[in-house]
Amino acid sequence: MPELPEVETVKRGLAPQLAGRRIVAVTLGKTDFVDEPELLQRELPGRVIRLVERYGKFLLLRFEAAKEPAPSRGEGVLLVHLGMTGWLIPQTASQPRAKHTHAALLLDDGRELRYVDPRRFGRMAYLEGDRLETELRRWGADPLETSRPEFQRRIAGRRARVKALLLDQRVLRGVGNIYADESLWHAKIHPAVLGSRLSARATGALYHALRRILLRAIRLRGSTISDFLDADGLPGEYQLHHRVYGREGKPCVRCRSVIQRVRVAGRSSYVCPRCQRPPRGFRTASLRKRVRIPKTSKGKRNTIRRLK
DNA sequence: CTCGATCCCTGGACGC
DNA sequence: TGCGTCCAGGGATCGA
Repeated sequence: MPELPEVETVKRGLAPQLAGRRIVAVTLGKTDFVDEPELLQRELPGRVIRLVERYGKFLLLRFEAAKEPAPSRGEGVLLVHLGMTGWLIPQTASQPRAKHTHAALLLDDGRELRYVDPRRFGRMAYLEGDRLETELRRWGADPLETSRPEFQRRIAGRRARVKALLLDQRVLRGVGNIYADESLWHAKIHPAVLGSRLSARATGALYHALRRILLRAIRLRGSTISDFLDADGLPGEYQLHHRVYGREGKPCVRCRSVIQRVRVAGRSSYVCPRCQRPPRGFRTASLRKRVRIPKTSKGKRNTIRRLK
C-alpha cells in the first residue's frame, strides 16, 4: 500500500526517466478508476512531460504547455493515485504487458509508461487550470513541509481519534496505516485518543516521530509489504524496521508486552497495550487473530500473513 | 463534525 | 487439486 515514502520512492525513480519525454499514444483498458477517460485520450498525445512530482499520495506528471492544437492551453497534469495495488512502470513497448495493465502511455523513446493495478483502488485524472487547483486544495498539509505549530493546530482542536486524523488526507496528505501506527507507537500515543485530548507535548512528540519515520522510510525506499517495487524494480527495506505494524502477537521491542491488533477508525491498528495507554472507555477487545502456528517445514506462511 | 456501515475490487489465505 | 468463503484496505458516500 503505497503511502508517502513509497510514492516518493516511485517519484524519484520515475522523474529522471520521464522528464522531457513526449507521449505518443495512449491505450486504456478498464477505466472505472479514471476520472474522464476521453480526456486522457484527447489531451495526452503529443504532450511533453516536464517533471514528476509527489503530492501526498499522488504522483503528478506535469506537462509543458501544449503548442498545438490549442496554443493557449494550460500546462496540465496527469494525476495518478496508486491506491493499494497500483504500479507505474516504464517498460519497453515490445515487452508483454502485465495482467491488469489498465493504462499504457507510449513514449517517444520506444518505452511505455504502464499503470498496473489489480484492484483498481487507484485513480487517474487529467487536470488543468482551476480544476487542478481545486483538486490540490482539497488535501491537507504535507507532514514533511509542515511546522510543528501548524501540525498541532490541525490535530489539537479536533474531536476525532488521532489515528483518524492522521489518516484523513484533508488533514495531512500522505500518511497511511503503516506510518500512522509506527509514529503513534514511537510517540507512545494510543490511536484511539481524541485529537483534542492530546497534550502539546504529545502532539510535538508525534510530529517529530512522524517526520523522522517518513524520512527514514524514504531513505530505505519505503516498505515492501506484499509486492511494492520502486520504478527500478527494487523492493523497499523499511518493513524491516517496523516496530508495531504487522507485529501482532510479537513482543513490543520497548517493553516486551504483546503487540495487539485493534480496530480504530475502521482500520486495523497495531498497538503496544503498555506503551500506548488506551483512552477511558475504549473497548480493549483485540481483533480475532487469524494467524496460524507456523508449520515446521514450509515456513513462510506466518510471515506472509502478517505482512499483508 | 464525527461516527460507523457499505461499496468498490482482486488475490491470497483458509477450510473442507 | 479445487472450490467456496472471507478478508484487507484507501477513499467516497450516506445516514445517524
